[in-house]
Amino acid sequence: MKIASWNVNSVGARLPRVLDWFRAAEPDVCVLQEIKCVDEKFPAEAFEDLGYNCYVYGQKSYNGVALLSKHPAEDVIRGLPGFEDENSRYIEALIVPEDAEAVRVGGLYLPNGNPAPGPKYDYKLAWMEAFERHAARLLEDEESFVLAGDYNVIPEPSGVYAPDRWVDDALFRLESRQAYRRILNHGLTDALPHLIGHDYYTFWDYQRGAWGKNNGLRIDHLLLSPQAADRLEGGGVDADVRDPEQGDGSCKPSDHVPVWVELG
DNA sequence: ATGGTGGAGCATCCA
Repeated sequence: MKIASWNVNSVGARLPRVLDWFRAAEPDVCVLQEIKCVDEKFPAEAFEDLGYNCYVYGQKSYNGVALLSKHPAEDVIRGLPGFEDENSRYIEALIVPEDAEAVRVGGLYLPNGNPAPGPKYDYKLAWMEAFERHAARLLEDEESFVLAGDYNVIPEPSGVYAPDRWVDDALFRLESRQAYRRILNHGLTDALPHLIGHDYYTFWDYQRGAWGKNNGLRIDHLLLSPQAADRLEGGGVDADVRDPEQGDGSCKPSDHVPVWVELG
């Protein structure tokens, strides 16, 4: 079962490229971040035509997440449990395929947190605390789950092209990295570094020719429960979709690329 | 030190 995550930076503006990738990659489940539309504006029919059930937690202009699944989902949760959030940043569902074991999938768009320090950074750290509590709560069930999304955290220096320039940024500040480490320390597996090492990026800024210079960041992650990690068979980063030359020119690429794992 | 890009939606805010 293939489970993917992609920050699409507006599903409306990105639709042709997003659908191209779905047709090629054929994920069983994919969580999307920054859809930037309300539920009613989500292009559900386009995904339903490809065989997906759509579960959406939208928001006007900013944020917004969705979970798309070829298999019907149960227990759909919108919003991070136990956290009062004015933004749409979390969606979770239990996926029960006919031909594979069940897996719970959480899709998250963690706050950026800049400028730091300040109220936006405080919000990021509070969000991470609530997320850690939720992950710990899920671990008590001893079931397979994947928490995937745009974490907006660079876990370590290998995740950024010039670490010394990012030490004061909310994505790389010590408190952010410590909070991410605390989440992992509950017993979760950061799937892609485990599989393919640390030498990859998932985001390239639109500015300053970042893509051409490979000035990237590793900020999109898939964290697995022990039961899901036991089923881990593969995974990857579809970096080619970041290439502005790819596609028919009808829209520009997202600044993030899809990340995915294969569970047996 | 500044500005460089992109999306939403129409003046800026956010990333």
